[in-house]
Amino acid sequence: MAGVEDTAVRAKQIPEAAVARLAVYLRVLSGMAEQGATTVSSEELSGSAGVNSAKLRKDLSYLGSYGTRGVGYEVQVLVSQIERILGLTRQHRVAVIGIGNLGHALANYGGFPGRGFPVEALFDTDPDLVGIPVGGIPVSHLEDIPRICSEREISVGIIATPPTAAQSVCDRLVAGGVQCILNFAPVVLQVPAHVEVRKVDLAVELQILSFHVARRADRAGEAPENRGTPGLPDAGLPIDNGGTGDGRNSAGTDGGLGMVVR
Amino acid sequence: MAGVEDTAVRAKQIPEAAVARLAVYLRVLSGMAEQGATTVSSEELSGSAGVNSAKLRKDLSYLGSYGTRGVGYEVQVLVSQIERILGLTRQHRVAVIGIGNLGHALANYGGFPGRGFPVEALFDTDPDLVGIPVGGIPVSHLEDIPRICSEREISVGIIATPPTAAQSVCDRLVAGGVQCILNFAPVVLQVPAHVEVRKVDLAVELQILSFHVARRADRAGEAPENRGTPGLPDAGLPIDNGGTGDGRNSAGTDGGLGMVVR
DNA sequence: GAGTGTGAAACGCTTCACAGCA
DNA sequence: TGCTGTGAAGCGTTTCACACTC
Repeated sequence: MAGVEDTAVRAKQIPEAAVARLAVYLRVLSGMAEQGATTVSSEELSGSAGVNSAKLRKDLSYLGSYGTRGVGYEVQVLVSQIERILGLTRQHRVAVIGIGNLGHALANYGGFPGRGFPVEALFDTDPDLVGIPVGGIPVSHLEDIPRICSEREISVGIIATPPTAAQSVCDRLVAGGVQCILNFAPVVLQVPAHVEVRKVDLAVELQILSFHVARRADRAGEAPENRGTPGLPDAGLPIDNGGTGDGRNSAGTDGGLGMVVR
Repeated sequence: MAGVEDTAVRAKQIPEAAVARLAVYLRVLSGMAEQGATTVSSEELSGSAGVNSAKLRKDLSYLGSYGTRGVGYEVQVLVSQIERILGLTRQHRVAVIGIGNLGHALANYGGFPGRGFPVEALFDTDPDLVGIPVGGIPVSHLEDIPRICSEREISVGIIATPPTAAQSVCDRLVAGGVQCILNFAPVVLQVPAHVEVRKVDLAVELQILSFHVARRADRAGEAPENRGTPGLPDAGLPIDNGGTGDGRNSAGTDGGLGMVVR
C-alpha cells in the first residue's frame, strides 16, 4: 500500500490531534477573513484558537510552508490549505437517523457548515414521522437506509437514535455504503475496518467534568483564590449507589439524545 | 507554574484519557449488572467497551486493586469504585443556557443520566420563552444567571446558545460560581483557571470525518476490498450493553451547534 | 527586529510481557 | 491453570529553543 505517490508527496501523516485543531483554526480564520483581516501571526491566531503558538506553528507546518517569516500567514491561503487537507473541497452528503429532539435539531440545520455537509436524508421508525418533511426533507423508514443511502450517495451518517437501535442502524448504514459515522448514541459500535466512527457522548462529558470537580474539592484544603461566592462544599448526598438499578432506557420513540429518562 | 506543586500526595493522577474511558466502563458495567452479571473478566469488559484488555486493566488499576486473579472483577465493586473516582456519589446541579432546539432536547431530559445530574435551571433571552416552563422548569433570563446559579448551587453549566452569546453567558456562569462548563457553541471560551471547560463541536467532528474520507480516497488506488455491497462482516454481535441509562447528546442548532457558515 | 519552521528533548499514553496470586 | 496487576519498552504529541528568512 505504499503508494504514496499521490499528491506530490506530501502525505506526511498528520497527527490525529492536529487534524482536530486544524478544524478549529479554520473557523477562527473564517471569522477573521470576514472582518477583513488579510494576515495573522501565529501568536494572534493561536490566542484566538486557545492553543500556544508553538503548537500552532507545528500544526500549520503539516500543511506545508505557507507563512512569511517576520510577517505571518495570509489568511486566505491558510483557509484554502486547511480546506484542502480536511477534504472540504468536496461535498459530503449527510443522513440523520433518529428524528427525536436531537435529530430535529440536526435536520433543521438545513445545510451544514458553510459548505460541504448537506443533509440529504432523514430516517426514523415512528410511523407518525415517516413521510413528513423535516427541514425540507421527508423522513424515511429505517428499513430503507441501505437503498436510499446508496442512491443518494450519502457518505456520512449521524446516529441520533436510542442506544438499543444504534447498532442495527449502523449496520444498515454500512450496507448502504456510508463510510463515516458520527454516533450520538451511548453505545460502542461495531464496524468493519474501512468505516470511521466518531462518538459524542454527553454522559461521558458530564462525568469527566464531575471527576474534575471532585479532584478540585479534594485539594481545596486551602485554596486561596476562591471566587467570592460561597460555594459550599456541598457535602453531597450519597446517592445510594447500592441500588444500582437504574434501569432505564428502553427505546423510546423519540430518538433522541440517548438518555432516556423520562 | 513550572513549580512542582505539592507533588501529588495522595492522588495518583489518573490520566485524562483513562478518566474518559472509566465513564464508558461504568455504563457497560451498569448494563451488565442489570442483566444479572456478578463478575467480569478484563477480556469480556474490554470487548464490550471497545478497548483492549491491557488498557482496561491499566485503567482499572488506577482505582486500586479490586480484581481477583484467576477470576476477574466483581461488577458491583467496580461500579462503586468508578462512581467514587468520578465523583458521582454527589449531585451536580445543572443549568442549560440557550433553549433552542438543542437546549430543548437537553432540558427535556428532566434529569440526566441515571443519577447525579439534575437540571435545575434554564436560561434564554427570548421574551417569549422566559417564564415558560420547559421540561418542568421555568426559563429565566440570562441576566439572572449569576443570582440563580448561586442560589440553586448550580455546578455545571451547559451552553447551547449561538456563538456570539457564548462568552458573555460563560462570564455570568463563572460569576454565579459555576465550576464546570460544557460548551456546545463553536467558540473558544476564556475562563479563569479554576473553571473546567469541555467542548462539543459538531462541525469539528464532521470535518475530522471528512479528513479521513479524503485520506482514504487518496489511497484508494488499488484497494482490493472495496465496498461493493458491503456485506458487512457481520458486525453485529450483541453488545447489548444498552441498558444503562445514561445519556447522550448533542448538538444544537440554533443554539448553537456550531457551525457558522457564512 | 519580527516571526516562521523545525530538530530534538520532554512528556504522557499505550502496548507488551510476565511476575504473582487465587 | 487463569487472569490480574504492573514495570518497562514503545510511540505519538507537546514543548523548547534556535536557525533562518523577510
